[in-house]
Amino acid sequence: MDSEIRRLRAEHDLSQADLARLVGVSRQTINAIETGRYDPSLTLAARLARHFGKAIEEVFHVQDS
Amino acid sequence: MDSEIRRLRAEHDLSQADLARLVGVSRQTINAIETGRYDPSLTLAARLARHFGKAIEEVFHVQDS
DNA sequence: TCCATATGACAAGCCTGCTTGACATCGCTC
DNA sequence: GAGCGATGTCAAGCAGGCTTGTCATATGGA
Repeated sequence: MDSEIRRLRAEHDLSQADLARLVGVSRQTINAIETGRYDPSLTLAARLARHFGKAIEEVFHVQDS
Repeated sequence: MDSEIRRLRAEHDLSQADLARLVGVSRQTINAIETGRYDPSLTLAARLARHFGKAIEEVFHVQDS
C-alpha cells in the first residue's frame, strides 16, 4: 500500500518516533508503513489521516483491484 | 467499530452473501463486521466504501480516541 | 573523534482479520 | 410439514498488524 505518510510527516517536521508517539503506536510501526512492509489497520489509518487533517483515501492509496 | 454497512446493504437490497461476493470476501466476514465482532482491514474498508460510493469515514465510524 | 538523533530492519511473540466448514434458527413458500 | 434463503455463530487454521528488544548505518554537531 502506497501512502503519503512520509511526505506529510516531513512537511510537519516530525521524526518517525514523534509521529508514532502522537498516534500511539511504536516507531517500528510507522517505519514499516512508510517502507511498505505492511498496511496499517483501519483504526491506525484513521488516526494518521485525522492527525494530518486529511481523508483516509487522501493519505493511503488502496489498490483498486 | 460502528458502521453503516448493514444500512447501506439493505438500501441496495443485497444479502450478506451478495455483498461478500461483490467485494471478494466470505459471507462470515461481512456478518462479523456488521455484528461488530471485528474491524475490517483498511483494504476491505476501502473496497466496501468504494462499492457504495462513499468515503471510508462515512461508512466506518472509528473511535476518536 | 565522539555522541546523539534518525532511520531501516530483524526476531519472537501476541492478537486479530479472514478463511472454510459446519450447525442452528427464523421466515417464507410450497 | 418440508424445503429454502438469510442470518448468527462457532472452531480450527493461516496471514499479517503490532509489540518490545536489539543491532547496523548514516548524518550532523560539539
